[in-house]
Amino acid sequence: MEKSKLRILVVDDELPIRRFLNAALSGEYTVLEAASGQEALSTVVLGHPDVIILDLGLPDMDGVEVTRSLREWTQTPVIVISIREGETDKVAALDAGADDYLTKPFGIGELMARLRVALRHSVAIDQEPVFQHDGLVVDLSRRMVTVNDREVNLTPTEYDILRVLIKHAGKVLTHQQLGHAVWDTGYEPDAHLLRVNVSNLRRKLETDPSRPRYILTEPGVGYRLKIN
Amino acid sequence: MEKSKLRILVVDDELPIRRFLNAALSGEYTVLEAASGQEALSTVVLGHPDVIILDLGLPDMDGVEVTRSLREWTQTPVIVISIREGETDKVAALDAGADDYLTKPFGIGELMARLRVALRHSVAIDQEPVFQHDGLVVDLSRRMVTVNDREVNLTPTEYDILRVLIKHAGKVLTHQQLGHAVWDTGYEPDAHLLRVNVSNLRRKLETDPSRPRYILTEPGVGYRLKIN
DNA sequence: CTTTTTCTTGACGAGTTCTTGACATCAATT
DNA sequence: AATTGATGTCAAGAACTCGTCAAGAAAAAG
Repeated sequence: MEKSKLRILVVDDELPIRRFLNAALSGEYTVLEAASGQEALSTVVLGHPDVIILDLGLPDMDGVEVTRSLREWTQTPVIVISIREGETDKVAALDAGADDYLTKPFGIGELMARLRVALRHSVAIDQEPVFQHDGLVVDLSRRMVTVNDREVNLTPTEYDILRVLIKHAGKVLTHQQLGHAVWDTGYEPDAHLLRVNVSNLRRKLETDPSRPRYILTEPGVGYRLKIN
Repeated sequence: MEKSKLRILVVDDELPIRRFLNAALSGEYTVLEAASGQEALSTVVLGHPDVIILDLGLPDMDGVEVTRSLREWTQTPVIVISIREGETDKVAALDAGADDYLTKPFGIGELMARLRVALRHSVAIDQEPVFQHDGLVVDLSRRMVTVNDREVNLTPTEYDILRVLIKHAGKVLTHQQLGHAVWDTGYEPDAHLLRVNVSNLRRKLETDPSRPRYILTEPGVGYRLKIN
């Protein structure tokens, strides 16, 4: 499975600077952009970036204000960039909740390095994703599956199927969608092969495989993971 | 009850600078000092500081080296201070595991602010320097491994594998992840090579290598260190 | 330079997992 | 009740993964 790119939000009112940063970063990251404080705040909500690069000099509100209002609800790392090199400005931004402060002009290499530092932190703080429902517990970060506190051993394919179902828990997944997500070949996935694997999976998870509690069949369509 | 002060280790070979920093910080923090890289490493073990201020120019070893060797077992924040203002130096230090980089001369206000940022982070992340589970004891700060009180001799590669497993104890590490962490080449790591090394490691650690208690195999995926 | 240790590579057997095809089951419709 | 189409189960061989051994290469120690 391929890991999706990390997301960076660049907040600056000057188009050339956004262009420049976008070009420098877009190879390794997904880059979002905002030109004002208000736009920044809403983009954080909608785009859930992993790190924010924030210029202090914005047209509508001060960067320190933006930082403070972000910190009211999110810990997403903020790297401030600014032309102001006074110590007072730095201290104010850092104490408002910024994680780093770079004075313009800065080297792109240094910015990238500090970006990596910020991302290192945010990954460490990141909470672990655990799916839980009715006695079925799937710890995705540990790749561990338990049913009523008994650990269950799944083969790679079985786990893949379960993982995809959890990712879209509650929604119906067609045989095609599931097949593609699990086998990833360019060809049309085999529905029968999927059925065999789901059967094996149910035998391991369900108390009574003929009356599934977790993996439900949607006749003529596909499968669905029950969540309520 | 009185809240005890947070502890800061200042590593610099110049006495005047240590004096200066000590004076500036001792009001709010407990200040530890070290004048060389070796002294720094042992002071971290004995004094368990909450944050480390590290000068790059040390008499016995390079500050980047100190950082790297700290990161093998602890996540304690490191703030590097240095007269070197080249971008290469900054990137090297930050990528080695430093959390911040300040060029001398710097304002004491800025240092204090960045210190607060580092401490804000360190509240979340804290790893014990000694891993212990079921008779297996690994002292990461001393590179010492014992099984049921018998000391075990590991080769560098074996120790690296164990260290990475401990760092993510309980979680499944794919062959890729483990390979990259241990061999660090740009190329795709060889899964077989890893298997041989794990086999050797198990022969040294496990009482019955065919029924491992510590290093568990996750078929088709990788390995994980058992923690409960 | 020689000896010792460690790392890497290839071969093989044992065990697991995947895939396939045959057959059973079920629900809806005729 | 029989038919049909979709789904579920079973079993067996193919394909793959894992652990181990052994031998040579490389690196470290003496």
